[in-house]
Amino acid sequence: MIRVLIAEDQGMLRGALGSLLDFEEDIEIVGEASNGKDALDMILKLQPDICLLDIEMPFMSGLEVAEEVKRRNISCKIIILTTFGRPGYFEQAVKVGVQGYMLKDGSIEELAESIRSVMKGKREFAPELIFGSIQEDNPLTKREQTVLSLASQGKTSKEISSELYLSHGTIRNYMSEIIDKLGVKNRTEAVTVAKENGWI
Amino acid sequence: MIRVLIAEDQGMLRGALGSLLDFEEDIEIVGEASNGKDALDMILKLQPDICLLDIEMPFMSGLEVAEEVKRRNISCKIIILTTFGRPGYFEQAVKVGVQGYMLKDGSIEELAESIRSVMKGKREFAPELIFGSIQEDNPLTKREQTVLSLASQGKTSKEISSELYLSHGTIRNYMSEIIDKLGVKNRTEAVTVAKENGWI
DNA sequence: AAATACTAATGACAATTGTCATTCTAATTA
DNA sequence: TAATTAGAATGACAATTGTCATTAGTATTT
Repeated sequence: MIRVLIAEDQGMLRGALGSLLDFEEDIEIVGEASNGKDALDMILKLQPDICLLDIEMPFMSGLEVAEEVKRRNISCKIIILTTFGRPGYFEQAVKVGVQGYMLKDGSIEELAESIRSVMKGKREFAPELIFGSIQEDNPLTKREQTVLSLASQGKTSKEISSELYLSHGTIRNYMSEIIDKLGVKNRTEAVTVAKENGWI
Repeated sequence: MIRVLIAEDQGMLRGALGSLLDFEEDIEIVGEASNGKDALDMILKLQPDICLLDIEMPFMSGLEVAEEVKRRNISCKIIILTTFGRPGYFEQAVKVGVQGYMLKDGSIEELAESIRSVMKGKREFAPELIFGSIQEDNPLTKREQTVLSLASQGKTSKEISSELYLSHGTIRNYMSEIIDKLGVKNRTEAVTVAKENGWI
């Protein structure tokens, strides 16, 4: 029997996932969490074999939970279950060392198969992510990402410059370059586009 | 037997919803669509009693499908099924004349109950929407939301003004008011904050 | 009937933003 | 080795942005 914990903030999917996975005769749902903090608590208390983690959840993201589980050297295996193959998320998840990364586009049967596979010690990643069809890579350099990310918080070029110990003009050059690279009109649209693509 | 069509673009939820609703002995799933266009085609072809419609779908939104169904005077009843906190949608759905508006936060049992209730001729709206009133905590007026939403697409004040047939100065006044209301520094941060809160 | 909120407008001002040309260094790649 | 890329800077220019004071019509509340 594979003991599974589900962490997903959308009630309907959480419930449905719970019911349907529980129908599988080799899988047992030991708990359901609706946010990251509860998920971490329940992992510690219930010691499940596998935890399914959504990324965007209140209080603590799935990636933060995964990081904490790995940091504390807990044996629970982690499968990230998320809507989008945001390249940033996927990269981070791999870096943290999760055992699986699946998309909510697949079927529950596929998910059950992945759970069994991970239980056997394998790693399971959604093929869409590996063969990079979604993975449009980030056209922005590290520096540009930093600058745009600060701009998204409403910081002016001058404020960004003093925060990064760079000149005012440099920041404006970077911003101009960012706008050009993303093919947008101004910093506001740049933030929108970069966020949609998971580039910042 | 209540004949139900499901239109939902997220594969996992669509499949789960299909399986679990089909378990109910008085409900029959006659079809599943993954986008708005397919949903409309299937409504015409299969003539279900009730159609569950997600809002954010490719090609045609659930609200557009609902509008078309009502416009053509098709007898199929519509239940909108969507994620919490997206402003404007609820109002628009009521205006179109849908029979139900439920949140993906609830359970499948609740959804099944709503389907039965709608089948009997009642209208079912998620209580969170009626009481909790999502629009209430949105500090922005209709006009301000429109302006900020256009700004988030990178439009300049001048472009927004000509799109809304207002003067350039008026848009800048609105933007100034928006920035003040949200307690932010500029339009870029205003977009970030408003999006995080689901206000635009 | 009076007060309030929303919509809309004008003009003026200072600050911020975006663009361009041009230069320089360090690191990487062909 | 030569070429390219990332990072950093300067100065100048025009356009855009944000603020403020002030006015006004229309609805809705009190």
